[in-house]
Amino acid sequence: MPAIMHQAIAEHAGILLIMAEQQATEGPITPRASDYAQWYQDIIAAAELVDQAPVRGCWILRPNGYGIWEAIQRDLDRRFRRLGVQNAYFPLLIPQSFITREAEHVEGFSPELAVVTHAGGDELEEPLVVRPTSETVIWATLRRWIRSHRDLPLLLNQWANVVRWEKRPRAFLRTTEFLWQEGHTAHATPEDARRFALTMLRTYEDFADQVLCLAPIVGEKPAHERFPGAVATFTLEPMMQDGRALQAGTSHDLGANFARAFDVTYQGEDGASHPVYATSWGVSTRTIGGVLMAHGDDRGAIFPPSVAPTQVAIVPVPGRDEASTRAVEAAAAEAQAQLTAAGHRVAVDNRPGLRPGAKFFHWERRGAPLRLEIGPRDVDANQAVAVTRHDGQKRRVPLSGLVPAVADLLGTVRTELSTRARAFREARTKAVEDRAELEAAVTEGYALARWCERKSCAEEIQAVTRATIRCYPFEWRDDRYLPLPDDPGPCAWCGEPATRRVIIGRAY
RNA sequence: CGGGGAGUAGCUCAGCCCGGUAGAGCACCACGUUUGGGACGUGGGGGUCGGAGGUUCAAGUCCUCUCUCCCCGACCA
Repeated sequence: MPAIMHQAIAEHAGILLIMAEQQATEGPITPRASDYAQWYQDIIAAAELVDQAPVRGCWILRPNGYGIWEAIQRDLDRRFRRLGVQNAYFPLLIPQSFITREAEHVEGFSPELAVVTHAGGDELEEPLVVRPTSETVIWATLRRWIRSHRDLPLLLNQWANVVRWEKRPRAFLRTTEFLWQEGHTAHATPEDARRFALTMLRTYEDFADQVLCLAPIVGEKPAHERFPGAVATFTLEPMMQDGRALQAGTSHDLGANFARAFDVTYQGEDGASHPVYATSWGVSTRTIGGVLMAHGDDRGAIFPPSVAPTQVAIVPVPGRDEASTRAVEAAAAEAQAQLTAAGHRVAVDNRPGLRPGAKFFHWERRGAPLRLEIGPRDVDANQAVAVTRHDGQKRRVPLSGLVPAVADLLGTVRTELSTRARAFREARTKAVEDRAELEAAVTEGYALARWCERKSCAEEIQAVTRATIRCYPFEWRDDRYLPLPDDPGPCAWCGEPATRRVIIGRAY
């Protein structure tokens, strides 16, 4: 719960309001500019997305928060199926010995493992780990499922929870337990695996851009930032409103590393035995944190229409007499019925004892992208006042043509959020040539800098600037990802020869 | 794991220095008047003061120990 100790003075509608200290869910929101971390916590509380759990690092997802995840699931799941991916489910508990099979994998994950040593009243002969990811148990299984080239490609996904013991948890962004999907595929050739990993990256990029409106930078991680056990890791790096990066999804080309560790081979058309090539890819509840940090403002959360728990909030404005009030209520109910039938998530705010203004603020805090006000004057004119959350613009929409008008407005909101995020990121991404420019750039956003590709240099950059190499950025052209053209010159940090530019930024 | 804070009503806090019947604002419940950008009146409910031990006639307050949470850094989807 946020510690709101100040009295916020907010200018609103031309008058100064002094807002008293209040309950977290109803209280003032710390301005983004004065304390970004506190602002983040405040808007989560205001939108009632999570509640505190009894275990540190864990959060309860309240209906609003979980609703966003459900919307993400629906959208991604459709995309996966379109690519021929099938859902399956593998167990939560994994024998500890599995984790140790792939050398880098162990090294990468052992510090974060939760281990079960006792069960059924006895000490276990072999401890079980709570999955931090499922490569090991899946590849132990695929050994039985893959015999012939005809079994490939094998495209699996699972919706699951995983546990990684985190030193410093933050709601959505870094939680001990989190929800995600993890895709795992098996291919006959390294080229097939690479191609699929990139197809998935493109799928994620489209989702992040069109659905979450995050306008991410897309690219490949440098070697030292790869997933433990991968030969290549591809990433989405949207920029948050404080200029920091959030890794919002990854797709890995695992080469034959896991197949080798779990001894998985297939018999080819040539009759010989061949290694199997793998990918894995995931998007987690962390992206919800990204949506909050990318779009929210000082009034609270702003959700892109397709993932908003409530897309349209209808606020009836009572009339002076009972008859007009009843007419307003009827019009609100009718509007809700029509919009719900059209597939929208709609709430009518019928709470008694609250004035319309209080309800306007309420739904703004909760991030509803569109508000419809219906009062006696609107009923007379057969219209509603539509207010878009992200820019506060008011429009009149006809009650007779409400469904197409709302669909149109929600589409406009989506486009504008996406455009706004892209413009923000582009304005705060600077090509830099030397240390001074790099240091300045990462305090505002991303630096596009030549880098010598040495880990030690990256570590020095991080030690001094707190920024990390986010990725080698890609461009989507002619239906495929292309790295930036080589651009030889001195490394922006150490001056040694470099051939490529990377995105450098501070990250969550 | 290092460095800082903080634990008293659902929330934000006061009370502690100087021990003496548990407080405020907001929230919540009821009724009434209101209602186009955060309404008001009247009445009401709500607490083993994070936990354990100690000092004392008496502990929210003093002493000792302990637990938890938050913020800042190193590890991470």
